[in-house]
Amino acid sequence: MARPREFDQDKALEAAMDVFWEKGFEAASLSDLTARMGIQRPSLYSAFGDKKGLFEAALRKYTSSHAAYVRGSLHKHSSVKEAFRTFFEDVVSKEYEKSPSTGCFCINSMVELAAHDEKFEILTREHQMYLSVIFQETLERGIQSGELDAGINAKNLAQTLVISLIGLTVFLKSRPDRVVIDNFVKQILTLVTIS
Amino acid sequence: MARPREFDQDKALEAAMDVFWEKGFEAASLSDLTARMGIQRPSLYSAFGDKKGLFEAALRKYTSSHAAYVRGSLHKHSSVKEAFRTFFEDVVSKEYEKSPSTGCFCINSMVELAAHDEKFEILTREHQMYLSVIFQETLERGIQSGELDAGINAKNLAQTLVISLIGLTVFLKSRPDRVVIDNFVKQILTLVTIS
DNA sequence: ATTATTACATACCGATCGGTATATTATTAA
DNA sequence: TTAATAATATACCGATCGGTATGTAATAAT
Repeated sequence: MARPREFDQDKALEAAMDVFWEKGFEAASLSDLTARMGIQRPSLYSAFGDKKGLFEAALRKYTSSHAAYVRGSLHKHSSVKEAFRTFFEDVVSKEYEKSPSTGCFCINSMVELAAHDEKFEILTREHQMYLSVIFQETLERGIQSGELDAGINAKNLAQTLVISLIGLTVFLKSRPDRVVIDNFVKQILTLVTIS
Repeated sequence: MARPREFDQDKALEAAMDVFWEKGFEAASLSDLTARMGIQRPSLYSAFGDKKGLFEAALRKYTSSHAAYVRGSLHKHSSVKEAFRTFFEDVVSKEYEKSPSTGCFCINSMVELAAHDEKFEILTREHQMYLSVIFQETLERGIQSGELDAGINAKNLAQTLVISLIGLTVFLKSRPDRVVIDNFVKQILTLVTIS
């Protein structure tokens, strides 16, 4: 009934996600965004509302794909201990490879926006709680299989692992000595083994 | 030999610190800053260089006073376990009292700037490593007094505590259920007791 | 073929951005 | 009292900010 959209809305959103991920909300300008998205301003505004709306859409895209990545990663090994070990080690090695390190878009947003905007306070919190559920399910799989001690509190330990992951991800932004990071990962994995 | 400065440079810097702490580097405008500092732009530029220079001075002021606060807090109890317990619990309760929660200025800066500016990568990393030294000294005090097991690795544990503190501080920005946080603190303190 | 509808590109909006030129005022040294 | 120095206040700079009005091009229903 009308002229069809010429750009791929999902591709454009992914490009916007990359820009916000790299620069943050404030530092990403409309010019940055439209350049990377390959569209003009009016197209952006008609498709996504305004800058905050585009940011929210980008963050939602990130959280859902990130959750899928985490879930997939933890299912790649039948051993739960092995699954957590490779997951944390991958987080670390990926961050040292990239330059500049981007970290986690959701954590970045939590720091920049959660304290001043309730919408993002909720959105970022719920993603962390969702990751916690994924961790918990993985731990329970290990308990069921007999790999992990039946006495561990999967829910509590999952929450601890999530907060540890946050600390790890943030600290990596300052490019600390790898020995410090490897030591931390080792201590965290100890919790999975002996708790 | 010339007209004396009419404003207190340190008070002005503290006001700038508050603004950057609340808003971050990008979102803090020169108008915000001069208004809270109670000075005019030319005074700001002659005293602190430019916006980044003022930010750096503010961050340095923060890290030194924050390090002093942490050291003082950990020395308030002769029991090292008690010292860490009240320290972490204070971090948590202070953050739930404030609205909006400000978190840690150094961590905020690490997330916003460390990946794009080597100066802040180094500055924020060194502050965390300095906190780690304070933690380590406190742990060693506990070992010396016999309160802590002599077998613990004070340096490694201190680094773990610092990264855990980062995760805790960041996650608090999303105002998670207090139960989740209290559980995390309890697990972290367990490391001090049994490692 | 005409009309309604919607996406497109250009060009523009007022506001605000970080930063500074200019002139005045206050101080100290001579 | 005068000259030198530096801090102040005002007013301004070009650039860029987020956001939009306008006219044109493309599609689908009639």
